[in-house]
Amino acid sequence: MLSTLQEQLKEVVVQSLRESHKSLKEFPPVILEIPNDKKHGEFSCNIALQLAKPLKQPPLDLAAQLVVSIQKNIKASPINANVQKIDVVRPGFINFHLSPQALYGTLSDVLAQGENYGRASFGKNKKIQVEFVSANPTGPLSVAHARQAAVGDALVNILNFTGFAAKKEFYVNDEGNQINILGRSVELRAQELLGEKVEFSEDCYQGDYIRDMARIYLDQNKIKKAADLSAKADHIRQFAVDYLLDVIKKELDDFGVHFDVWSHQSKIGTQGNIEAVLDFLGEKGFLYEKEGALWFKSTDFGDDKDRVVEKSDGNYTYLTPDIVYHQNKFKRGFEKIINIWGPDHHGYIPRIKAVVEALGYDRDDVEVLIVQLATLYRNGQPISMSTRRGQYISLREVMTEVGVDAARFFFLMRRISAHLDFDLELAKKETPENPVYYIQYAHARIYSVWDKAKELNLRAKHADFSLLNNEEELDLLKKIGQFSGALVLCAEQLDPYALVNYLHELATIFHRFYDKHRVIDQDHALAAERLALLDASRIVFANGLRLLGVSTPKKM
RNA sequence: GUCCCUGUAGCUCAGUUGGAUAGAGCAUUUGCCUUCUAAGCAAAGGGUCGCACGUUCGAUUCGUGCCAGGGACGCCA
Repeated sequence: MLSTLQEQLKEVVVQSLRESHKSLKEFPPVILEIPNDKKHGEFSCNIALQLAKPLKQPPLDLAAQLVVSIQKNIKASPINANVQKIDVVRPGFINFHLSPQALYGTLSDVLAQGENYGRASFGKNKKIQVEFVSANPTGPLSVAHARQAAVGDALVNILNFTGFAAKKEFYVNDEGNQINILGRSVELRAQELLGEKVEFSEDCYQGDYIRDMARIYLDQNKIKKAADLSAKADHIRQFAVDYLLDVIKKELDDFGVHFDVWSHQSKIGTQGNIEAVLDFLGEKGFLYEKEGALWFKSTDFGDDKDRVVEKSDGNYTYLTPDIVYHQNKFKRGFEKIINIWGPDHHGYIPRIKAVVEALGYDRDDVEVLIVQLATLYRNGQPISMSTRRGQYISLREVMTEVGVDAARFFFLMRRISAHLDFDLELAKKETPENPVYYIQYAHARIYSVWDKAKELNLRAKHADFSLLNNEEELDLLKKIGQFSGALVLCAEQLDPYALVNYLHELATIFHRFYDKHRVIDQDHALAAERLALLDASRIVFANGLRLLGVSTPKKM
């Protein structure tokens, strides 16, 4: 693998540095980066530029001295065959050019590892909980939830592939004000259906699905008269929550997002648990009473104002059960908590960090990722959304209109901190404007060649690839070798979008190779090696797209 | 007013955590299918990296201050 070779080369540089500059007790970190221009080789090191000032020597001279020592050390090491040449270039870069042998090694690795190719131990089995979507069960999922779902799902997939032990969790807010309003909305619609004149206030949920639920409720319970609805409020509310939760689960399921754990506020934020955690905070002196309410001194932990936990009317605020929930997360043994929220919750971050610290945990062990909104466009016109008025595009609509693959891909295309413009018409197009197809097409092309090869009884080799030596083949091999690095970058950034970019670049390099060279060649020895290259490409496309939750069609 | 996100080609965006001549796609112009999928490839044009200072060998990247767009700031959830 290229990343291990990168590590080994780095060790050699460090060792050479120690030998050639014994006087130097400390030196800046040695970094081997991948240059953006391939004429600068596979890896580039800037250490000479960094040392120029402390050593008061021109960087070019320093680099030249260092290279002598590096070359000597490489000759004596097992990686000698993998390094073709080492250059010293203008300001003072040391560039490493790998030999084709180094790249053939990755090809054998990919073929041997198959669907496990790209796995890394980077995460060291750290237990991570990723909570995302967590929409109130008060209506179908919106497009905002859809992006969070796509991001959370892909992120956890990547984290697990790079060596973390990550779990997907959905927190169901099945209690509180919004849920009461939901119950009331359904109840009013039910009365209406039974011929009553009702005042349906602005606060109530306006969507048609409320009326549908009311109808189903009446049917299920065989209620014919408005009078029979009296004293049914709790029953109706529970029905509505259960019903909508099923809708949400089905939507997510169809979207390919499957949660490991569904937590319910009604089970975790019980009266007993809330009292216990408030007692705990009270004993620590983090609570006080003012104006008939109970306040949490979150300003002690960096928040800009204190927060009410128990209102003067005796009810708890939204924060209070959330305190219990976050304690619960840590009690379950997670070493890191990741919450994926919408931008409307960003003001909530200092509060929850304060909570975590007050509970005695490390505030840095909770990380909040704010996924910016996706603005939907149709023919260039933005579509505005409001849950309350029931005017919004749902996840369901996006899914049925553009398909799961395009939807998931589009939601992941931009880094999560950036606003996303999502044009439904563009995502629907089966043209080169649409980047999903560009990548899937590469995958499908491979299968097409594969079928042809089978007819001719040609098979891929598994070792010894000395015939792969033109520019396009070596570029493709190089890119394949960078797969694991791209995944680790995603894990570090806690954002899957770098994988999307990687796959797009891989597709570009693949298409270029495909266009210029024929795989099924008169020369069967060459064909066997190129088939191996194709198989390795297929594996990387498949592994990458699988992590993103995008399908890998064999025919298009 | 405080805080968060964003500002790179006509449009949508990359830029691998400070590197070398700032890159793709779309749109425009022009080539490439009797041979494995043209949903593809190749080429051309297109730039004050919002503005100004600062940090240093080097800044699109880091810091400060402005400018512009979007969003958040409840005893709502």
